[in-house]
Amino acid sequence: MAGQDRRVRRTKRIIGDAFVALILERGYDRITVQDILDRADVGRSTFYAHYRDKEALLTAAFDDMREELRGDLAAMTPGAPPDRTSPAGALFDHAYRHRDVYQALCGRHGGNLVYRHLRHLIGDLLREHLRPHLAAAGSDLPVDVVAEFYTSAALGLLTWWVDHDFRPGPTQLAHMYQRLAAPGLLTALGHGDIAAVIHERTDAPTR
Amino acid sequence: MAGQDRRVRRTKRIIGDAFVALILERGYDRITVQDILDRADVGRSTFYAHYRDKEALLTAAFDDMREELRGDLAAMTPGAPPDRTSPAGALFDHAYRHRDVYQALCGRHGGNLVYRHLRHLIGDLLREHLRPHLAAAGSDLPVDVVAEFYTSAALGLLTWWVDHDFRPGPTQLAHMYQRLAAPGLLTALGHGDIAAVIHERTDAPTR
DNA sequence: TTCGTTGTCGAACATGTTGTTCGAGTATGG
DNA sequence: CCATACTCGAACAACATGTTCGACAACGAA
Repeated sequence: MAGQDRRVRRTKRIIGDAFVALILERGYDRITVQDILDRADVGRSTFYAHYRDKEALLTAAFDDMREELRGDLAAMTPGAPPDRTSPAGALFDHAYRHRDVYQALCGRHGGNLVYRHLRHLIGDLLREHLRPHLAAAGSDLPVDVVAEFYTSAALGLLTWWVDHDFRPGPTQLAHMYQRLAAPGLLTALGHGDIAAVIHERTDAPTR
Repeated sequence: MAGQDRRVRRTKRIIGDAFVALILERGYDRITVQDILDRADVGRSTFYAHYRDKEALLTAAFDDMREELRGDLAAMTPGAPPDRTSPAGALFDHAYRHRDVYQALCGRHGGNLVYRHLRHLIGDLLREHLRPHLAAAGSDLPVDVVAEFYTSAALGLLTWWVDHDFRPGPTQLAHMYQRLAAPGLLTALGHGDIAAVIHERTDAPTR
């Protein structure tokens, strides 16, 4: 199923590589299908035998990884401890594992399609993750707003990080996110013991 | 300077209106210059007499407002009280004042160019706004990270808000942003009196 | 190895978009 | 009223897109 004809694998790999390389050079918007064909040295009809258009290629390039990410995120939900804020940590790890593709797709040069995909993915998960806690706390903050806030913050940090060559490391980045996000979130949830959570994480290395 | 020939004003207005309307209908990416021409009922050469291409039109559509926003933001910096987190309030007010254009340019259907413009604008301002405070507090958090976090959060809330027809109102939204942002920010700045700031704002209406 | 299947190639094609040019006409503002 | 400056519309070359087709080569199963 995954590995069909060897030629197909080869072609898709070549096209995908050329695609990522071209995005890093010129940005997604400034690439034509023709450019990809030239770079990959692949026949025109061959491309359209595999992808409907440029956008489909973009989606395909991200699809496998997205599934993997979805898995990572789903696996961490059940426990749902309110002190561990974030699918953000999982997101950062995932990005770090696929640095090259993230750099092309989520960085300065990528289109906004991938960004929207991620936003949906993280946003939906975080919303459902937060809903019971907010309800229990009797908060008057709409869960949509809270989810949107932390999703955007995480994705913003992600793109900043991608554009800065993934330094500091994923663990440090997750720590920083945690430190900035936790106080507000715990406040919204009506917890009083903010200081504890903050100091629990403040001792971690940051650079 | 601003108001030249009456015909020019008329043409630009018609083109701009058609542009905004079409974005709301189909989204920025799915519009061609030809579509704009047809909708506006304007000659092809006339369009290119005023705009280099579609992207230039997008920029132009946002330019005046952006200057206004820049002014609003610059006007609020000097005081720089660390308890008032945000250029975010000014941003929300500005968006509310120009609802129609924001809906086309910053909403679901807009391109990501406007988003980047805003991100730069807010991000730069917030970074310089925060730098001295973070330095004074001796924080180990990079100012870039902190600025990115709150800029993205604000813009995320903005786009969510735009796509939800600007409800709740700008003041309520600013309150919510404040409540989510202030605790983490004050913690990062080493302030201990978080509870005070939170309760100062919690009594405000949210719906 | 053989052989049917399947992917690739390359050229050609219709279609649509882009940005430019030009001459003729018309509204504008001084 | 008149010179200026804008608009129009058509035509144009350049390029991108997505499809089609026949010829050929690589694949993998027997």
